[in-house]
Amino acid sequence: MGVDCHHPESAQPGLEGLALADAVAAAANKCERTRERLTPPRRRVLELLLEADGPMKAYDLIAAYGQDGEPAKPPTVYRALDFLERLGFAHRIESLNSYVPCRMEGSSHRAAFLICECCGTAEEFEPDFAPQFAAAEAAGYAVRTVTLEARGLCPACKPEA
Amino acid sequence: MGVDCHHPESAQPGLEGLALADAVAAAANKCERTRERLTPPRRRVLELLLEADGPMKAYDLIAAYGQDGEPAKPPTVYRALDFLERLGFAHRIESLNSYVPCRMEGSSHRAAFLICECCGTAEEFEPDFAPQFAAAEAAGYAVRTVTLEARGLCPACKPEA
DNA sequence: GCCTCAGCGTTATGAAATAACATAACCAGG
DNA sequence: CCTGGTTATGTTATTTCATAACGCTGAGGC
Repeated sequence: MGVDCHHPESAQPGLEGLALADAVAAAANKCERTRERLTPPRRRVLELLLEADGPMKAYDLIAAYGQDGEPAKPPTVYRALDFLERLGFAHRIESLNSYVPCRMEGSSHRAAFLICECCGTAEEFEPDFAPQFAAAEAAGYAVRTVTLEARGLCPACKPEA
Repeated sequence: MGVDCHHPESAQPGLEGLALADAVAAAANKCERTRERLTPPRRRVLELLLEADGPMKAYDLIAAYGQDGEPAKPPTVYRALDFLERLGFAHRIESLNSYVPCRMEGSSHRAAFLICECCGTAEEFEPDFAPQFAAAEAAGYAVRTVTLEARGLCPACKPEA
């Protein structure tokens, strides 16, 4: 990432095997309940996000899309990402042009991340936007969504542990 | 913007005349005090940001750069933007790929915006990140910068005023 | 003076995202 | 059923956003 770093790549292991299957199944169930369709490209992109060790760029997804090494066409992946974001299965991290699977239980239109500038991990956390909301309402704004991205060093990368 | 809107473009008038000159002079003074150089391209990009009625895209700046209609070369503008961001004279709005001049007094490494999805204005406000900071520190993170972007409708664009 | 280095101009390229349009699958109502 | 509306996909091309790389210049320390 921005800062050179001697630490091992990413402290955020991707899912595999059963855990991966479970996560995908959970998403599929949620889709059925809401009459949404987890189609093959959408499922595939979700898998890739869940398997990854950290935020993925859209073109990483494009390159990794085909099991045989065949890349996807960009719109395929971007449309899947739109869907996954809309359903709350994934988030875009604006300051990285990257995407992560949602790690929170209750999906909402809120997203907040702690981004390590050393190892590149992006940890999702449950934000408390009360003060910001209050400020916005005081100014007469009707807030729809809020995104927050904090950048710094994660515990593993902090100089003095 | 995203939502179609009948309202007039942007409620955020740019600076002109004396106000513009004052704002640029203030930046120049601040630079002198810190031994930084407000060179012609940097000054020009700052002017353009201050004159604008709302967030500007990098390529808008590039197109508007020359007084005679001559566009700038991309690196010229991107380098100036890097400088202005570093000094706290401008902010990048990630979710819009756009830039605004800093409207706050005390420059800091924090930035928070209320972005109207109707008219496209982006109002900077003073964020209170106390709860987020607490959450981050609790998780062992050393936070360096925080950006927050809230999207919704500004007072002028809200349905029932 | 002369060296160093931040800043600039320039060319070229890389990376991220979307426009546009044709085709195919889903599914509700007759 | 089958037919018409809606949703999703495939494909080609293009647009938008951002940076790499390299050489030149000018300001300020020694």
